Amino acid sequence: MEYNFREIEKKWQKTWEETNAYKVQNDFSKPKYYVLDMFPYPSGAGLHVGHPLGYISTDIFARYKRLKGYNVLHPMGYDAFGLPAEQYAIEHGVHPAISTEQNINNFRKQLDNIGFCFDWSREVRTSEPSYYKWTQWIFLQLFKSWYNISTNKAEYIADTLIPAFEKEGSKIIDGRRADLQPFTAEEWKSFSAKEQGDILMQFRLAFCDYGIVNWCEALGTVLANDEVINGVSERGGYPVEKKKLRQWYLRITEYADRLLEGLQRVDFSDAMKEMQTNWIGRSQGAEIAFEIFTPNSETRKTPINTAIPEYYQILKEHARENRKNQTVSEDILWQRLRNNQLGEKVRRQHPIQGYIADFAFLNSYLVVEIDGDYHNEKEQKIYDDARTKYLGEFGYKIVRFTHNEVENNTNEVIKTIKTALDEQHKTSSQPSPQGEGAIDSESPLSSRRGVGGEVLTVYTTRPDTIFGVDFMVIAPELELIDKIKSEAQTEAVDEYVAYVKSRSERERQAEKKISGCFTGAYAINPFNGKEIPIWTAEYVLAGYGTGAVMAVPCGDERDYKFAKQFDLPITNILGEKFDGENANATKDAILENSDFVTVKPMKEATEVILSELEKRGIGKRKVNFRMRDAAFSRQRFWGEPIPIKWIDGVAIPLNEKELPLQLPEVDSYKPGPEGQGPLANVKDWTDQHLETNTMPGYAGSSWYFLRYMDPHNDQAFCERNVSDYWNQVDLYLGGTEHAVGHLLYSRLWTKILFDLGYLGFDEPYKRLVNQGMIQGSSRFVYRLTLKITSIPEFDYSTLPQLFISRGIVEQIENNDINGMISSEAFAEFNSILQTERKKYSTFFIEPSSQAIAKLHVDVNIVDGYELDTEAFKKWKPEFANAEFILENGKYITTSEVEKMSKSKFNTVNPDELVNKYGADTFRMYEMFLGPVEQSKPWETKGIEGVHRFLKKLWRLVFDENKGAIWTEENPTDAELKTLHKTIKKVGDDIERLSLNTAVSAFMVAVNELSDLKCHKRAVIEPLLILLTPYAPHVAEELWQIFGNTTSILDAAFPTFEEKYLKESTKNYPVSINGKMRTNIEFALDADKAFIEETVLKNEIIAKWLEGQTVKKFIFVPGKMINVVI
RNA sequence: GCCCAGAUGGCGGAAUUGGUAGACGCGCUAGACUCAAAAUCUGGUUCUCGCAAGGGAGUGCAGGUUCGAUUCCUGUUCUGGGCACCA
Repeated sequence: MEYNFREIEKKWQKTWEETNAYKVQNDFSKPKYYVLDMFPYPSGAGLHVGHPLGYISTDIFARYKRLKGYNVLHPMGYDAFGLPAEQYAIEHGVHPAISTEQNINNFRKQLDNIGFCFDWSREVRTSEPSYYKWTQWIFLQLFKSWYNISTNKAEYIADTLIPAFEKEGSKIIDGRRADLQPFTAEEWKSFSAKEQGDILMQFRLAFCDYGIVNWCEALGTVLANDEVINGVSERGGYPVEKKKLRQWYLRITEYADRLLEGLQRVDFSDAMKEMQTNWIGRSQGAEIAFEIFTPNSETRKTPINTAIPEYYQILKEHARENRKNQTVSEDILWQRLRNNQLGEKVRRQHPIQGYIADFAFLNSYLVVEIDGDYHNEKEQKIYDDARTKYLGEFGYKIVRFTHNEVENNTNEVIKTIKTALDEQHKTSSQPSPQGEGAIDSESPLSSRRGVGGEVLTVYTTRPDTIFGVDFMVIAPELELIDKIKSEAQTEAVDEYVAYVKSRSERERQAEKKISGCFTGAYAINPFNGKEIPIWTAEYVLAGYGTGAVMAVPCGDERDYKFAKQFDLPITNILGEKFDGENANATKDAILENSDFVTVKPMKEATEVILSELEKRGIGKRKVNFRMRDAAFSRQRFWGEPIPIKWIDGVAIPLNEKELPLQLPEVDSYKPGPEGQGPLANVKDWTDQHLETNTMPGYAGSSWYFLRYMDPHNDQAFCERNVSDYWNQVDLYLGGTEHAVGHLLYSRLWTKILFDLGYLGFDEPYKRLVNQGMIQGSSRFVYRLTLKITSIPEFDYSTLPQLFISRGIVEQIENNDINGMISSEAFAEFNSILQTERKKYSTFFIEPSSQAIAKLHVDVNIVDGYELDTEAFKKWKPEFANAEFILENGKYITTSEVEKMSKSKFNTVNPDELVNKYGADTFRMYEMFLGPVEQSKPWETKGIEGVHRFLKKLWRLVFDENKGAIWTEENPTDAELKTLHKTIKKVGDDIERLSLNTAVSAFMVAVNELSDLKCHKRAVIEPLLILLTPYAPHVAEELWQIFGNTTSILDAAFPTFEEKYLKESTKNYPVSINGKMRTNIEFALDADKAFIEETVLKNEIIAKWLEGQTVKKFIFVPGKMINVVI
């Protein structure tokens, strides 16, 4: 009986389907194991051999765990929302749901071929309303939650935040949001719905804000960074610019610390943990405020520091409240004074010393006060006088008006102020004001202001190098630039900023050419008053830190290069550690040229500087994260609708009973107006004020692993007792491309659902393994483009295309000079032409390297490197009359390893291989290719070897001529040794997912049993169980032939017994100076002295020792012997 | 540019903890069976010098640690993945 894999596989696949062999029950009494593959996107291109690699690995692991007695959940489904379907819809008018469904059906058919043990009754699709109902539901939970830093977890806003506001105002969130003004409980209650909504929005875990996107007007869409190339769209080459759009975000930054902490509790590779850690990018450093001056400003000395430091906090809060409760007259005056209308910047509600001035012209030392009538009362008069006197001592002059004057005689009032200002300007000597703080901004840091009231706040992780700062670099998109640029530099700065606008973030960072532009402004080193030029350059991104860096060229490579490029001076604070040629990022130098920290070690200096900065109120310690909040909306159609209505500018969540909010029918998938998504075109949608953005691709995939546990539940996304049972995913397998996107987001969702009490665990994946990519091995042919100069009106289409074999092309190219074919090579080539194809001999061919084009050819019509020329002619119509110049009678192609992709014609379809060799062979071969984690190019050739192995296994049971040859005899020691060696090896290998070496182990076992002529059931049957995860069909077939009545899928994995492997001797390798010279056999319990004596007497060893003394004798029991001479 | 990974025969890869480099398979090659081919079986196959016995070199490259390094350390080159709207 022959190994008829087609029949066998068909039979068992049918049987297993009929018996529901892969159906998984939520049977809480059994130990569970959860094996998961990363969610596939059902692409239209279908499956190629790279896709199943991970699925086969997990399939083997799942089947193995089942044999080990676990209740194994191994589900599959589809991440079915996505851009390709939408793009296809735009181009072909086909509803994405329809094309997606077709793709899924195709996908499924291909998967079924390979014999996976997925429980298909648990399949999920993110684009099904029954699924995205729960995606929307979870979104609402995020929307309704905030992160409470005192309990360190997410809580419902209605449970803890609003009650706190109602009870004690904004106390609970003090300092959390820079731009939020404190309020009292009463104020909270008096706020309008919009005001309350705006405040709450700043705390929601799913929130709305404005973000900058790559906008392509011509395409009417937002583009990803990699879709932007040199400032134009990859598709179509249209211009791209930055655009500010309202977007939804997830407040992942609140979870930065917990996402880091969680990494310590999971079994991910170090590389993966490192990548996530770097992505989160926690750094400890300082924010430092530098005064700025621009030389063309009127004065360089600036009146600042106007408040008494101790009062600053109190004054600030009062000032804020005052500004919120502006009187009519104050507002009128503000409108007339603001924006330099009188030629000078004015501040309102500004603290000066211990007071709050209504309006203050700091440069002119003029304060304007507006009083009600009660100021005329005696008590108030005394108070006012005292204030006037007090401020006078600090050089301020006060002018007063009543509300009445301002309201009814505004012009007069303005005139008076102007006069007073002029007078102040005439006053020559002004005492220098002292104290801290302007109030416009949230932080005391921002209060150090230079001319024009500007300050440069930088974030640095190295405050210790502050005396080495030679220049500042700020991100080109900072609005600050416009305020500080000098007149002389304005044109250059504007030009540079415009250039950067067209560049994607990626391009900006990857750019090797250093570019930048001086703004004309300077920052002042707060410690030594050094003037530091402020530059702008594309390598500094606005999104990180404050968008500004202090450049220390002696200690930072990038800063050093920048300084060299623009010929900026470099201050050496590192002493000998800086060689003047290369920056040295050391943290262990003794500082030099560093004022009060000179001679201090850097680590010590960091502390000194930090406390000094804090003491002076110009800097503070700060923990910074590189990670930004996750953008959670897309201006697209094919995604989950966001269950939010906008009523009078307030986001109102839909009632949970209204879910799912289904996608509407649309006429066109084209984008809406003003950069909005297609949903903005749907009248019925906008009439209901529904959100027109949809969710991004990672929404559905952030929680899908939970849905598999309880896929048909319409009361909850997953019942708590079910998720308690299945718990974490025990093994999660997928590519590293998801390292920071999907994995962080799903970890975030899990943590939030855990905080809110819907889950009992806060890390979704216990063990994560990254699979490598299967790359394509592309094949190329060379086409010669002929140019006939002798016949002017030559019809080229009549000419057959001419293809040259690789060797001949190389021959030509070896004589290549500067990219041109040399005349010698050309003559040679012509002579080849003449001998090979006489009919071309009259043609003259232009000697240009352009004449030869390298074209992709379908790998499926190439055998190794040899092209099947007949198949090639049939491949595409334009090649029907192709002519070939061969070498040794063959057309040899050239090859390159690339990504496997249809456009490169290097995809190999698993269906064809399964059809030719069977699913069992295909599965084993994919594994045999190499370690799961490693990327490797696909090569079909080796599949024969694996197929031969299965046939050889089959022949242990059946002989071609004799039929069944298996026996019931008792196994010998040698046979048992082989069996148990294999049990151990295969079990260990599967556990550590070394699936390729397990295949080798099977081969070794079958080779050994063949050599031993072993046909014994007692040996082969356990071997079949071992093989079941890899080749379930053939294993089941032989299992049944041996007379078993139950399925091998539920057999018990054989137990390894040490006793069969016991050895009493070891054949030791003996080395001289680490070089292996011979082997000598010793008993395992032989003692060192005996071994040393024997070794030194050994003929071969003695020869090497001749005339030498033995310096050392190394004996590692059970391993090796080394003689050192 | 930044972060992560990888590099071993003609090819895919093995060597699990620093201890015989190249298991297993492909390919190639010689042979058996056959009229022949396929299939199957047996032997050989890192390179190099040598008739052989045997020697030398060798895990991207340059160094280092060690009795001993594919394995650890430093530097470097190349390839692949990611860099926030591809999934």
